[in-house]
Amino acid sequence: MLFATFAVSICNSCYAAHMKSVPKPRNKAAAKPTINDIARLAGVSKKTVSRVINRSGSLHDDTREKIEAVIRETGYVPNPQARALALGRNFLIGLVHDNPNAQMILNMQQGILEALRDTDFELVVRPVDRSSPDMLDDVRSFLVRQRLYGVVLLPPISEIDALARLCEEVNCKYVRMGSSVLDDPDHMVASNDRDAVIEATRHLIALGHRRIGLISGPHGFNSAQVRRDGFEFALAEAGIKLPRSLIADGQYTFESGIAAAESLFDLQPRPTAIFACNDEMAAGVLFAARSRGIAVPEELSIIGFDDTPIAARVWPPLTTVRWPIVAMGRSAALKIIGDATSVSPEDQEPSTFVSTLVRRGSVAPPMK
Amino acid sequence: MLFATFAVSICNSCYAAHMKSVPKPRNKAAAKPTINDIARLAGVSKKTVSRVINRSGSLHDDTREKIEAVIRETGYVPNPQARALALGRNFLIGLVHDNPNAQMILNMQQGILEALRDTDFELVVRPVDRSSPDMLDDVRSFLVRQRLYGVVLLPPISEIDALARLCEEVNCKYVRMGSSVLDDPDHMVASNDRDAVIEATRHLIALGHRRIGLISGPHGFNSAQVRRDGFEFALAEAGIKLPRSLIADGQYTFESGIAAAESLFDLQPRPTAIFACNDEMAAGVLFAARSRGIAVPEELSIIGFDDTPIAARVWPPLTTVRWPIVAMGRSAALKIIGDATSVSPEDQEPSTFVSTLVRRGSVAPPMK
DNA sequence: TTGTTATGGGAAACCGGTGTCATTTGCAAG
DNA sequence: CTTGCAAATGACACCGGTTTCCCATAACAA
Repeated sequence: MLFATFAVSICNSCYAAHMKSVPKPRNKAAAKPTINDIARLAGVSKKTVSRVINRSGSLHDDTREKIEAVIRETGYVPNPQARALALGRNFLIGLVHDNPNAQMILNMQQGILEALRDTDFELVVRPVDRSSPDMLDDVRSFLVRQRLYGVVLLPPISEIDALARLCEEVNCKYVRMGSSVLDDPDHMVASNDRDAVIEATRHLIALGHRRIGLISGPHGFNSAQVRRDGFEFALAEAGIKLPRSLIADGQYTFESGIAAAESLFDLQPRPTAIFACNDEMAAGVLFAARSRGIAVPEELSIIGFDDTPIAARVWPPLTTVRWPIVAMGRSAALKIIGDATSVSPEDQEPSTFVSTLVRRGSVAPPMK
Repeated sequence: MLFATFAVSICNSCYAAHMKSVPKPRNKAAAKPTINDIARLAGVSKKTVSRVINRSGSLHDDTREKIEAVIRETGYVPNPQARALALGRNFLIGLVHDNPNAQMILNMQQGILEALRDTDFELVVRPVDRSSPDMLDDVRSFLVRQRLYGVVLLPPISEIDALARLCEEVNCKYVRMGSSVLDDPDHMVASNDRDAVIEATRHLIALGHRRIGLISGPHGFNSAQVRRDGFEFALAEAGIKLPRSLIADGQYTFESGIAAAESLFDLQPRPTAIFACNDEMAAGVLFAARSRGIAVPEELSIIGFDDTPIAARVWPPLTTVRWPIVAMGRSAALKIIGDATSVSPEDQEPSTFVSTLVRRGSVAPPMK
């Protein structure tokens, strides 16, 4: 019975892992040089080698050069596990995400990995279940166990303040990605979604659209709120009143986009344009329009958000808002490892990125 | 000068990382119990505690229970870094991939993570550049440095034998994902692409199609070869001869799908159906057809491969072949950690998975 | 010349586990 | 009541780094 609960923290996998582990012979050829080898070869103590590696303390140039030479010749590389143990902190960056857009996760990974390239850091991915009551504990044990150097929190869970507090608590650096700017640039990388939505909405209005439907994101998502605000602002600004019926709830999924579109299509008169809060839903709108025989963009204009690959692959390609996710991921990673790298310390990574409207074929003036 | 070359192996990030590292106070509250604490509290030696944790050696029931009780009370969790150091092997699984389909990578991650859930293993992702001459060295240093427990190799790089040899050499478990079955079930997880392609092609033939175009994958990709073989086999089987002009080269990208489709559209007479070796290209075909005003499926049937999300989101939704990627990822991970977990040892993970034809709206009988 | 600092560098403990091997204990057979 | 053998446990070195502390030497000031 113990192990029922036990299994979570000290998993079964480890028992046998050890039992059938590698044979004694440390490795025939592989035998990598250790710091002791370097010390012996250079005729110094390992502490001195350590000083060279860490650029700490002060050493004589001759000594340093000699040690560096030996290191170069032997191809010595310090053992990350040993350093992690001694330092009490691993050189791992975690990517914690809930269930957002697949493409977004991947772009984010790409950005982070670009920043981590040629450093000693590695990226560890960790999906979690925001609906689970154990979510916080999951993340905590993840951070604490692995002694992560830092984590990047993706939306929507990045909006959970308790997570940020958790990171502080366990002394783990963190960066939250999001669409609203918290007043905490050290721990936040955001895009100006609101402005972008306003621009997109103005674009529709300028073309002559007046009955514009909105498919919102799920309640509780900051990004959903921000995008909706921008939309409503742009309409109010143009003096267009927005009946409640023109706002349909979406869940950021393709299917919810279809459902929301159906409900908007049933209105009399039908909206001439629909702004969907992400591309998945916009694709759903397009899909629903096709199946009803509604011509896009002639009878219906559609704008999405995110500029995921799908936006450019459907017909007509979707006008959408591009979110510079890769760059944001890179920036997030640099914020975390920034003080650990030699990159210009004063050259602060930007915290806010500009989303831009990408005009494609899904938007046209309304028929009259 | 030294550090110009040096930076790659011993990165700058570490120097400062240490210099500005955590203050001495090990952590105020966080102070996690160590194995020594447990040993002291339980009144035994740490070796005995280790035995409990690893289920190794033989212990008295009383002793075990007592130690387990202490562990439970204190919430003790062994330090993975220390274990990694002592064991000479980390509890990390690497995912090495080149530049395949984004959705595929993510599905694979999902499958692997499902298998890793509730184990001590973590997933580390590592994109590489197959075109770089340093690719092998990159991977080697990745494996060796992190002392990875195992790696999953995704196609297309999974087809590189040198990579497999490298893994053997550095004593790292590995599993290759692919579409052809190597005679090495311990290190291979594959799907029966050929059969699936044959089924798909027969489907088209059965509907009456005779002029069927093929958009192949890039040369050198095993999966591309296998799929093409299946296609040609099915045609030959039906006694349909395949002029070279009906085969267009693709690169597994949306854009290459468009280009290939254009070349097929220029043929006289035009093919009545096109089989694209992946969904990205199939989406490209659909896109190209739309822009030419060719009706799908009335004037042109399209079949894709992979069943990525895009297949279901375009209009008409694409008939395609579903590849059970998530299940394959899970299986791959279990192959790696299998002997380290307590899961039924004899219950071998399957090495071959069945791809199935998913019928959607992009296929219809040819017009006559 | 001597006293005083800097400065380079080493010895040893430590991080938190694991392996080896020796020792103690428990229990049955002689 | 030994002897014998296996099970149960502990002592200790070790994994490969880092840190603390301390010493030796050289440079500088008096």
